[in-house]
Amino acid sequence: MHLFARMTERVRSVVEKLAEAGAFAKPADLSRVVVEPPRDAEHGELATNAAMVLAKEVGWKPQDLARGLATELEKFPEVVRAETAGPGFVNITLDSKTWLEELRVAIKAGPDYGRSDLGRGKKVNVEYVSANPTGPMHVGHCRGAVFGDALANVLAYAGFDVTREYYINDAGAQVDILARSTFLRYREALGEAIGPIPEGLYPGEYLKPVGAALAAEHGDRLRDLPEVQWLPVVRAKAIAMMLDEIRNDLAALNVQHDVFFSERSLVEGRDQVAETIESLRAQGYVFEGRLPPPKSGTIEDWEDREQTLFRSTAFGDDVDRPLKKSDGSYTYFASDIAYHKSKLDRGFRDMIDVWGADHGGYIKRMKAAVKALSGGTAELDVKIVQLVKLMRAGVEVKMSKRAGEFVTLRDVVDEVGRDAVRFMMLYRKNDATLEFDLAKVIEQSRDNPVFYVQYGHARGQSVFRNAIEAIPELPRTPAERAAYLAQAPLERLTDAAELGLIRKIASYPRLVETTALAHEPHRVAFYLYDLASEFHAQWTRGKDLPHLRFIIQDDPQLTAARLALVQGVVTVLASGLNLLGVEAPGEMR
RNA sequence: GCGCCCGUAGCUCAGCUGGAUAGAGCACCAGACUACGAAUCUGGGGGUCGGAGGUUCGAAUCCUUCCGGGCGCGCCA
Repeated sequence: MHLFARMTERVRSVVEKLAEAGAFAKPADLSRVVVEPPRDAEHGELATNAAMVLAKEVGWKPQDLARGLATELEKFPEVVRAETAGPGFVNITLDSKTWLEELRVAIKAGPDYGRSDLGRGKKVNVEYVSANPTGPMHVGHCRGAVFGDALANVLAYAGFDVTREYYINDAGAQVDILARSTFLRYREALGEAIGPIPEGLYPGEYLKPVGAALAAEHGDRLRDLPEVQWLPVVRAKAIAMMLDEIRNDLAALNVQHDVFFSERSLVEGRDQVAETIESLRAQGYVFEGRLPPPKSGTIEDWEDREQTLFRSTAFGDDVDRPLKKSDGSYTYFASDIAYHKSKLDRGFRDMIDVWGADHGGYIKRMKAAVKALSGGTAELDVKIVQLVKLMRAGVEVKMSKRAGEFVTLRDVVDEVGRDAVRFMMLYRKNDATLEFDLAKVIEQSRDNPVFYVQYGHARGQSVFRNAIEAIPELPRTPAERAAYLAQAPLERLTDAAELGLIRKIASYPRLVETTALAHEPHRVAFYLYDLASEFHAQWTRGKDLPHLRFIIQDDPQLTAARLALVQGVVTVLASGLNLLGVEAPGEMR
C-alpha cells in the first residue's frame, strides 16, 4: 500500500473513531474520503477532503469537523502537523523521516516501484488497432496502437490480468475485394499484362509479393478456376501476408498483442453469430421490424422493409440497429456482437475497446449489446482516439488515399524513431485531436518533451558515472548500485527542493492507480515531464550553489544521500517510460 | 435535422472524475556557462476557462440552452 493510501486509511479510521466516541453517527460511505497532494504546494504536503465530504451527513459544519479530525490526526507519530484551511480542508505535514523512508522504498523496489495490486488480478480485455488486413498500416493507425498498448501496460502494472487483443476483420466484403485485387497480381506474376487496376479494387503495389507468392506456390493452377474456387485460397493467402506486414509494423512500434481474433472464426464450423442473435431474440432484444429512413440527407436506394433488428433503444441508443443486410448476410454489428459475446465467454467482465474517431457513432449500440449479452454484469469502456494531424515544421502534410499518397506507419517510425512517435501519441488526451510535427519531435530542446524526459534519465546516469571519483566503491551495475544507495544516510537530504523531488517520486504509485482507473495513459507522460523538469532544475541550482550539487567531493556520506535521490528519480523515470513503451537511455547522442 | 467529441494565456495543451489564489511549454522581455553535458535553469508580463442561466458550502469540471469547430448518421468495416 502506498503512502497516500495509508494516509487515507488513517483519516477514515479517525472518522470511525470519532463516530464510536459518539461525536456523530457513523457515515455510511467513506469511499469519497481521500488524501491527495494539494494542487498548490503552498498548502502543504497532503490534504484530505474528509470534512467537506462528510459534513452534511454527520450534521457538522465542515470547519468544525476538520478541526476535530486534525486534532486526532496529530496523534499519529508520523503526522507533524494537521491544520484546517479554507472551506474545510485538513492539510497534513508528515515527519521528514516518512518521506525519506518512501524514497528508500522506491530505491529498493527499483523497476517494480509503483506496481500495485489495485486490479486484484481481475481479467481485462483491451482491444486495439484492429486495422483491416487489406494493406499496410498508415500513420492514422498508430495513435490507437500506442494508446491501447500503453493503457494495457498501465493496467497490468496496476495489478489487472490484461489480455491484449486484435480483432481481424477477415469476413466482410473488403477481404473479397482484397482477394480479387490479389488475383490480378497473381496473373501479373504469371506474366500476363493486367493493365491498370480497375476502379473499386486495391491498386497498391504491396499486393505484388502476394501475387508472386501465389504463383510460386500454385503455378498457374488457380488461373482458370471459377472465382468461387480460387477466391478462398487467394483470400487466405492475402490476409495471412497482410497480417504479417501489420505484425511487423506493430513490432517496429513496440506494440504487442496476446490474441489475434479472427472474425471469420465466428462463422466457421458452428455459426456463433446466428447463435448469439437467437439467444438475444429469446430474451426479447432481437425482433423483426422497420426503421425510419436515415436522416443523412438523401439516400437514393432507400427501401422501407422489415428486417432483423437489435433493440438498442432499450439501453439508450437513438434507434434500433439492423443485424442483417438486404441480401440476408450479417451486418458488421452482428459479428461484433458475437465477438463481444466471445469475450464474455472467455471470462472478461471488463472490456476496453480503442476505436478511431470515425467510429464514435457506434459506441452506444456496442455498449447496449454488451449490457444485453451480460445482463448488466459486464462493463465496456470505449476509448476514442481522435485524428492525428501530421505536420512538418508547422506545415500540414497532406494525404490523399486516392492518389496513393498516404504516409505509412513505417515511414513515420523510420523518420523520427519509435520513442518519439510513442511519447507524442501519449502526450495528449485521447479524445483531443493531436498535432504531430515530424520536425519538432527530433529537436533536442525543452520544446520536445520526448527528448526532455529522456535527457533527464540520461543526466541521472551521467551523475553516477561522474560520482565514482567521489565514491570509488559505488557499484557499477544498476541493481547493486540501488542496493548500495538504499543504505545511504538519507537524513542528510534537507534542502526544500530535494524534499520536493522526494514528494514527487512518492506520488508515482498513486499516479499509476489513478491512471489505470481513468484509462488515461497520457497522465503518465505529463507526470514524467514534471518530474524531469524538477530534476533539471535541481541540477542547475547546483551550478550557482555548489553546496547543492549531487556530488560533494569531500563528503561521501552526503554524496551517497544525494545519489540516492538521483537513483529515485532515475528509477521512476525509467519505470514511467517503460509503461509508455519508450526507451530510458543511459546517454543521449 | 439528430447524436458523440472538443472550445482554458498570442500559439500548442495540462488541470488528478466537484476543491483552496486556474497551471506548463513555445513565443516575447530580463538574467545565469573557469559545467556532476547551458541539449539546462531563474525571473517577468500575459486569462470575463466560448456566451448566458442553473445545481451547492464550492463549478474550467455536473445540468439546461445558445455560439463556433471536428466526427458520424440502414444494406462500409
